Amino acid sequence: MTRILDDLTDAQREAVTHRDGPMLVVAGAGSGKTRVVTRRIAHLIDQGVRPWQILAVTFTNKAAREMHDRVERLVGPVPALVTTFHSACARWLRRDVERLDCGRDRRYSIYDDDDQIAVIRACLKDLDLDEKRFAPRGLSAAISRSKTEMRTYEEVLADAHGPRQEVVAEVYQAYEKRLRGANAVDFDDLLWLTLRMLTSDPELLAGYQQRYRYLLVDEYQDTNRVQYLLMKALAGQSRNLHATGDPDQSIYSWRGADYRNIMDFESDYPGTRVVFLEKNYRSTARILNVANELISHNAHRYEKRLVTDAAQGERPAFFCAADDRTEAAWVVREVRRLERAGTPLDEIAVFYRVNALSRTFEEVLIRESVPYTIVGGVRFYERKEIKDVLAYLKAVANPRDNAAFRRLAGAPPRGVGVKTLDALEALAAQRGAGMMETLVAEDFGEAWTGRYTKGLKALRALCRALAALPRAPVRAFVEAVLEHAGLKDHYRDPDDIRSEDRVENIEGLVNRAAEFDAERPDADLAAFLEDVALVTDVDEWNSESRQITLMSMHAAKGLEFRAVFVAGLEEGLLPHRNSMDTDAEREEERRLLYVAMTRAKERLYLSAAKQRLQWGEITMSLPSSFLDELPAEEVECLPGEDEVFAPEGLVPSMGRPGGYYGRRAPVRSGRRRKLGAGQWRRRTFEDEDAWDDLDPGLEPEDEIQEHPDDDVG
DNA sequence: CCTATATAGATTTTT
DNA sequence: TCTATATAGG
Repeated sequence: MTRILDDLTDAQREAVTHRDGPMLVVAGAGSGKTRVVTRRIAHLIDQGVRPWQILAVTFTNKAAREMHDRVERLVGPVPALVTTFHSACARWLRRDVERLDCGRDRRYSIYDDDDQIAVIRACLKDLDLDEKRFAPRGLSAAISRSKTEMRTYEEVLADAHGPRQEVVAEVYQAYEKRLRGANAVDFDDLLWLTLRMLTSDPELLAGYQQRYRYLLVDEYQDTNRVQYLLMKALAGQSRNLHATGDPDQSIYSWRGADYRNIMDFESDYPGTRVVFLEKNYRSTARILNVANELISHNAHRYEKRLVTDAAQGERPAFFCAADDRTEAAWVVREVRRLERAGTPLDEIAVFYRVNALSRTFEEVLIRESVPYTIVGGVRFYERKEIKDVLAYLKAVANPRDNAAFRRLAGAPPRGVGVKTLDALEALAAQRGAGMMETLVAEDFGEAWTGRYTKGLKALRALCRALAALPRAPVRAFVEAVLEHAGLKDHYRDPDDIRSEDRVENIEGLVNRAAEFDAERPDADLAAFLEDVALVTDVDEWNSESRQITLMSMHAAKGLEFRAVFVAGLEEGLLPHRNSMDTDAEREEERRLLYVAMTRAKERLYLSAAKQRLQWGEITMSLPSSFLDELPAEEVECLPGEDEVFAPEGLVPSMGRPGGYYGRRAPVRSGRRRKLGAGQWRRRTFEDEDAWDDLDPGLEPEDEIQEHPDDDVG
């Protein structure tokens, strides 16, 4: 009780004790936002609100779990009341989706990225469209975009400009038809179908509104249109919506997030109380200074500047390496030094813009035997062997899931090929059923005299056996599947170099099933699959291990470390070449770097490499223009190993916006590769000379005259 | 129907 | 460089 309100600042206390009506907490990085949310939940419970009347929504399971644990530490065991948008929606759909006329029943499957791509390819084939001309990834992105904007394929078709968009609409329609037929939903559907389900059924909505009296949304700046409307619908008349967020940390617009949702909160919810948390309790003054300076270059933002009482600390350091290997070696050397000086390895992290950069670090870390964990990249559930096992689980849970069935049929190979499967699918379609259920029920009359029948019969026996198995506990079911299907033996193949890993991964899945059974004894197979589909690697990441952490800057949000390395500060990487054309894109890239920097508590290191190996090819790069935006005197430039890059090349220009290299690096003689659709602009150079004749019309002196106030030191 | 080899394409970021 | 798919041959 008093404990709940102890050691809070006035602003934090106001945010915590607020009771009814809309409230917006604009919370800067490291300002105690998580503390506010958890204390508020605890406070509400303390005030007599029933725990199940509270719904707190986050974006990752990890954040949800952490919040839940912290609440329990304050008030004792409470039912889970913190979840992600996607899990909450998945659960609600599982309960009530049949009230919405969308062709799905409660056994629905959740399709991940890979499944989506597979469906799109099948659609392209049906429509007789060339994959080369219409990249499945691009189409998938376009469809996803449409769904986050809540546009049906009819609407997309109606507003189509040109044949390309007509194709998008056409594929979108086919895609929907297939998902519907497979009783499947994608990530976007989870949200949108839920919204449609609630808004089309006033009685149902009233029930949800009644149940969830207090709503909290974390990272509100990352909500998209659907999530925004969902919360608005749930908040209803009571408008008990408590949102926390930071527009400066909005880094998901590419996924449909719209930070205007937070900017416009006050006008959306008249009478909103707004609290600003502008005091940072995480970073040293110098780190904060540099981060503040960077983000101040964004034109569109809530003006705020984080302050701190913390000590000055060390200056953030910048290291410019000759190449990526040198950069990695330097990072590892510094990691070692930090460790000797008393920073535990699990308090150190390396961030990068794209996951592909992890490889070089990994090599050096292995060589130097520094323990590490990589978060992201090839995810556990995306591994081939795991997908194989999951295909069995999915097909049993949802007999209409033909994609899962097709996968299972060939893993391990058992004499059933594409032709046979096509025949079976045709038969299933004719009966309006799924392949799994069709096969299980089939008695093989005269129509099946062909040579395909033998393999099919074996498969039928397997499917019948699996369908008859008890589906809980999940662990037992998974093991029975492995046994019946002979999957372990299949992966014990001595010809496969990765055979050991594969068997290990499968055992990992069994362990996970066991954990699931222990955590949720009353849940079933469908719930397990739901978990699996919605859990990402960041969620699994264990901060307690004595290892350094490598992850993308996106994955880093919400975390903190004593020492942080931000690698690859090069134009084209950060800002990324695909996100540097418009001011809005560049601003988001800047926020991304801001997020990365503000993860650091004590030490911040930035680095860049003049050249790096990419696709097995050496490419040259320019320093990130964001480096020019940092206060030069506040950044310690470590002696690089390359004369051109540092110190003369880069350092003198730091601190002057639009410094020597300009805000946009000129494209020169960059070797262009044909990459199909979508122009590939790469800022790369054939040789060293390109360095010297960069933008010769703009000399450092000119810049100084243009910015006489800037103290260049 | 399965396997081995060739080839093209990939790298933004993730629920 | 690595991976996933397309192709041909067994």
